[in-house]
Amino acid sequence: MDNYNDQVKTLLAVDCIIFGFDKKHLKILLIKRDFEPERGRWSLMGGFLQPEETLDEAATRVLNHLTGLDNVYMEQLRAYSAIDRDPVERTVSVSYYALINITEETKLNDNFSAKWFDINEAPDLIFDHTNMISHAMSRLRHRAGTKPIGFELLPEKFTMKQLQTLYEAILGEKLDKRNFINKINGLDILLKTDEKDMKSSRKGSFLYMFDEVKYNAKVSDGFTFKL
Amino acid sequence: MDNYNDQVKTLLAVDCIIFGFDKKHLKILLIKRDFEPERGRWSLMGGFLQPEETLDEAATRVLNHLTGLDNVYMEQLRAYSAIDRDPVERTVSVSYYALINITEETKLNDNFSAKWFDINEAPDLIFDHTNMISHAMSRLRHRAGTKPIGFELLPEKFTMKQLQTLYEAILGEKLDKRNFINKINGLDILLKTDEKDMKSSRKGSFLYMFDEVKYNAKVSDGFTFKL
DNA sequence: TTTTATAAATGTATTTTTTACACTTCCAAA
DNA sequence: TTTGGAAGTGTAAAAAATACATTTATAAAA
Repeated sequence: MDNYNDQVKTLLAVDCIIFGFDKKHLKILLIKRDFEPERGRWSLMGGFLQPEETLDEAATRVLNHLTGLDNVYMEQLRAYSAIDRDPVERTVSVSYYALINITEETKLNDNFSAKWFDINEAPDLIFDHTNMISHAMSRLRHRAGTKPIGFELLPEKFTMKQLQTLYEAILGEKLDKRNFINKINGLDILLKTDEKDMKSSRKGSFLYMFDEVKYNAKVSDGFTFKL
Repeated sequence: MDNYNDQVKTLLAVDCIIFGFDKKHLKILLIKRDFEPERGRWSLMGGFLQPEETLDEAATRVLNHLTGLDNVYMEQLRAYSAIDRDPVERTVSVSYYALINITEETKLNDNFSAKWFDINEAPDLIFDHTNMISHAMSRLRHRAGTKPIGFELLPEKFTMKQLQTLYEAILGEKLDKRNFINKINGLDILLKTDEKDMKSSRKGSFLYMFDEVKYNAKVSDGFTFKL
């Protein structure tokens, strides 16, 4: 095969598709570039791979740099390698998606003029970033049906309605309330608290929590999440 | 963000998980390395990304170099970036899997001492290649249920039994003959020829072909393959 | 030519899963 | 005390998945 020394090295970057949910719509976090190339346009948050880190670590670092958050659910999507995808210099980029629970404490790094966009109202993006988002969306849609990742986008305690609204936003379709609740309850991985959210109605609606311990126990017992 | 010039570049490689089917078992094609590092051990076929090609093109080139084949079904899997995955020098590798129909004409490049292994009897492999294969297997299992890629592993004309055996090999479980045939026929994407394969039985079994034109027509009509 | 051995071919009843669908309850605010 | 509005709840029908056994065609053997 080929000698390592003769080989051309390539710039390697990561780009993050950062999903959030504002109790109503699925959002992505974009930055307005005040740096070259493509200054002034919107793009995904990204960064170059450093010598002493893995791609996962790079993605985690980049996400943390923008949001200040740690311990965020992230998953690698795929590598993009079109020759001219970056006009400055050849750069292969590996995309990651992240799921974050947007709260009042989520303080975005001011240096990036970041903004949350409704997934269906994202602006024109640089390079192949629009493409990356579509890939991320279809991965998210699939994962949401087979792994309990939806909870990553919700606060610790949430109502059934919120959960349903989230799934509707992810899947892009309306779901039947009774069927949805029946299915969720059938999974038997939620903990019903005795607290109620009184904001949404006079009656109030019970708050639930994802019971991760129970879920893991069930999984090692052969159970598979399927919505 | 960061200036391009200050960035460290990385060696980028592709590795190919090459699947084949010998009418009975699912196989992968491995090479015995007579070059460093890890001379003498088995590994996936791989190669470095060249400046003027995309990752897809690199994978296609590498596959062609070993098998002489063109127009092979390939799909990118994911990037592997553990710091020390390659002991010689930091190398990020992007894995691809390929599906090829093994025939008498498939002439492997002698320079690589390549050999087909039963998927369940693969030897110890270098680096993270064993990991790559598991990822490839689970992707293949999933894809085989949602896209008509199984046919890539079969000759143009095949019997129902061969098709079933293939799916059993991919899924790693026995399937019920009648249910399988009913399901396949229900899809209505096969063409039944009037030829029979007389090798397997005295009665002989009819040969079928995948009707790609019909499949595409059905897909653009809203149909989705689901086995 | 008849018999035999072997895989190919074929359909249905049962179970499970998914879907469609509407009324009652609770409570804050008027 | 009345009212408005979301929360909460169950079942019947349809669709999909599963389990399962006999007949058929042919080459080779008798």
